[in-house]
Amino acid sequence: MSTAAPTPRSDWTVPDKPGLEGLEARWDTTWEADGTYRFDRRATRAEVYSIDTPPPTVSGSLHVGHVFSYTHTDTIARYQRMRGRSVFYPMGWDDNGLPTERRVQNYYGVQCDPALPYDPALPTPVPMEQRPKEEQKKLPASISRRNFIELCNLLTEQDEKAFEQLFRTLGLSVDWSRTYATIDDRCRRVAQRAFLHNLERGEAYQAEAPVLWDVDFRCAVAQAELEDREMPGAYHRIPFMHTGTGEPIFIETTRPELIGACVSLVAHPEDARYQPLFGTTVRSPLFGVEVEIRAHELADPEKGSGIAMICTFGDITDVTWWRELQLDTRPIITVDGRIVAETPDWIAAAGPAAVAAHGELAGRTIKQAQVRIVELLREAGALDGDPRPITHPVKFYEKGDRPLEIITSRQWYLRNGGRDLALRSALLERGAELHWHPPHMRVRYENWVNGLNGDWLVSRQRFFGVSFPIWYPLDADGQPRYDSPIRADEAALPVDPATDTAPGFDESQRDQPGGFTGDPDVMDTWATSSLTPQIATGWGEDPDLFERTFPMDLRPQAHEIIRTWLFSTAVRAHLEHDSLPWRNAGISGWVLDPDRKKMSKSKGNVVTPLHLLEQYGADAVRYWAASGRPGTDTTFDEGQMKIGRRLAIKLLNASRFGLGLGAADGAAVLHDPAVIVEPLDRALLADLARLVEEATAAFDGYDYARALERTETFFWSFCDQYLELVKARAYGSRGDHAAASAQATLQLALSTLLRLFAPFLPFVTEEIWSWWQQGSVHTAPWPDVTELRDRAADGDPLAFAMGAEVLSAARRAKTEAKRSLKWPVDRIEVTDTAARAVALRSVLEDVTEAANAGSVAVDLADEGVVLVALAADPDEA
RNA sequence: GGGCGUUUGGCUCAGUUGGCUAGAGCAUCUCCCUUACAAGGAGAGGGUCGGGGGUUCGAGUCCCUCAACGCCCA
Repeated sequence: MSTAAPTPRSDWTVPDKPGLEGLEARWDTTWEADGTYRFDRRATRAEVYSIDTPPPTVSGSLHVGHVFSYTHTDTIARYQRMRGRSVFYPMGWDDNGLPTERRVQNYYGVQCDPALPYDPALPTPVPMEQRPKEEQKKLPASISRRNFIELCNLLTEQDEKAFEQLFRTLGLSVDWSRTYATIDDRCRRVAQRAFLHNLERGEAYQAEAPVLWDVDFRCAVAQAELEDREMPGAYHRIPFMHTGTGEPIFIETTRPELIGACVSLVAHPEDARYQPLFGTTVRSPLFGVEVEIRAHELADPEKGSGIAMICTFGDITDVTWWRELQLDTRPIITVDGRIVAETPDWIAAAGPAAVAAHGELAGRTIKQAQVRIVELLREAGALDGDPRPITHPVKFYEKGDRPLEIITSRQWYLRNGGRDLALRSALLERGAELHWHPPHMRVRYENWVNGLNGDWLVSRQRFFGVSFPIWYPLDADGQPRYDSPIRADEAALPVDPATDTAPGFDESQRDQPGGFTGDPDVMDTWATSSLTPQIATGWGEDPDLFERTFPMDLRPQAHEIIRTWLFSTAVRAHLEHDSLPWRNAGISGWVLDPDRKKMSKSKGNVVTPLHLLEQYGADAVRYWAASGRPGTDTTFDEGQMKIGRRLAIKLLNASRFGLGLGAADGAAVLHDPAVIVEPLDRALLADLARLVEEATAAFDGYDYARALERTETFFWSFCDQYLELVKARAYGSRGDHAAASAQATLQLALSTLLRLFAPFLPFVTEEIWSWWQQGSVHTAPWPDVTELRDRAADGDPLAFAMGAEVLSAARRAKTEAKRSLKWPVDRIEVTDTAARAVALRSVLEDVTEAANAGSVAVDLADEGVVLVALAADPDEA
């Protein structure tokens, strides 16, 4: 879609009373019909500008934050399109994952039970909000996994329609024919294919290992999904009896309920208090289990008594100790966050007292178990003093309600540099290779990569997600053989191992001894989202498209997901393509409420954009959004939208004036720019050329906000100063040639300004463009500095500035005298330095007319002074 | 505790490599129905540039330090 020079229409119509109402719907329809934003895939890679749009989560509603950041990207897209690039700008929807599951559960009052068979005849449930009250209280209906997924698909489809409509109203120049959804077949295929490649190359692996576990979701959680929360807790001082001396060794713990899981005590190797005890043993209170005292430098002598109990597992330090000291695994917490019901071997072996102690706790939740064990310890005299309350950071799943536990389970991992220094430094180099806007955002990436402490856990125990394309053979006892997974054939993707049969087996062998079983897990949503560049560009499906669009030019996104989305995408592209997924990362800030708090659903301070678009118009809302600088948090401010709306109206009116001049019958005429000879006109064009230069440089540096600000400032001065100075001449006060020069300048200036504003105010600029030009302003070429400089010729910006200054002085005099602006001026006397005087003299006639002055005299002096003598009576002049 | 960012008139923000008197819009006040625009226009008042110290002929801008706020990480 290369740009062609603007081509004026032969029938030129300027409306009498132009307005903003209804522009969004009208132009969206036209753009869609004309394919204005359709990607032209004939373009070569060098001619393409490809954008890896963030797929918004559709399980909610759009808020102003979306409007904000998507507008930033759209201004870049529109600029690049006008620069002649074929813009590849697809939209995606992120419908895969937990948020959708929750929304479907609540919306339809259902829950997924994977044990149930699929019911093809299951009617779509009546949404909860349409049900009678007493029905709403009923327990959720259990439905099969496949039925559940069908409901997820149904609801997300509705949500996606609403999102698309809003984005269209906002004027995003997306190619809507290329939309994807992260759960659709294409995305599932790409995610599964990439996974198989990772597996092939040894980058994906399975391990039975301790993982952070949410006991409510019964699901593993990755490092990127963690958050620390400050929680109350208490140190319990508890004696372990030394087997040699019989002396008590006191430990302090916040988790006494885990004493049964204790495998060792640990102190710092340099800690003189405990050095003599290393290698000796103690017995745990209540249980009497014998454990060894070990040394490790992670034990903090300053913390508590300086010696800690290691339980497998109480926290992530326990995991480190367990691994490095090669300790036994003694799990006592179940996947649903309770103390195991059966007595573990090592407790049974410690005798009847240990079994009895465990019996007191078995089956209790962690909280209940803690209360009970404190009672037991107290009764046994094994609690020294009262628990000492503290506040400490506790790890939570970011969407979870209870502290994470650590459970040993079989999971899939993907290498991400967390365990591998060579990969880590390669990924750091990728971060340095990427162009960040603004540049300081790179530091966040580096901090994250340097802080990784394990590979990426990619399996999730959920339903609505992309399955692993993996089955396991079952041995004669019906136990899965995890060491020999059966991989799906790439050509068969996407597969669902829960319903598709493993290659080489018959469906009747499912879950039978000697048969096969499907991997029950789904991938982390980020495992799909990290492939949006591959999904969008047709990796593995459309080699020609892939060739023309990958690596992509721009990844726009917010700063808080650099650690998740940006990083994981960089990992996948590095592993699969040995390249960056994109050249530039444009990082948007947040929208803050007037109290400078982040707008978020949980805070309840979210503003929905629809009414804003209706009230102020899309251009005005975009104006506010585009005023937010790259990477900078921006306050939600309806005042800015009012200003944006006023700017749009001003453009209509100024254009009506500038384009409506000409023939007496109202039909305007296009002038050859060669007729531009008046010094004021040339001065304006010289100024305009500078503006174009600045706006272009700003856009090339991804600083859309600066481009807008400069253009806006110029435009107001154009309206307030130039239009006023030139008005009389443009109407013909000094003859046809002088008028033609003015009219030609107005046309060229407006053509330029409309194009400079087009990325920000796509609707109003398109509307005005349509009055007098063929085709869309959005596929017109970006203004050309060289052409403007040619037309400006000897034009001196100082001449325009001097004219504006003297006109201003005349206005000031009239306003201070409380006269109207058309009040006549007898005489203006200006003194100034030589260069400024020369510049002013060149535009003297325009100034005299605009000020309605009898005469303007210019004399030389060291200092600039403007004296304005108003007429005593309006009829006098 | 570490890293990054922010702090400029009542409000929202510009201020690119240090350089005339620190800018704009909103809000406030005054005036003006003017043949592009009264959902407009013209003008005015208002700031010790977060505090302190330093470099320099000169600092909103560079350095040090402190504080508040935000984000990321431990």
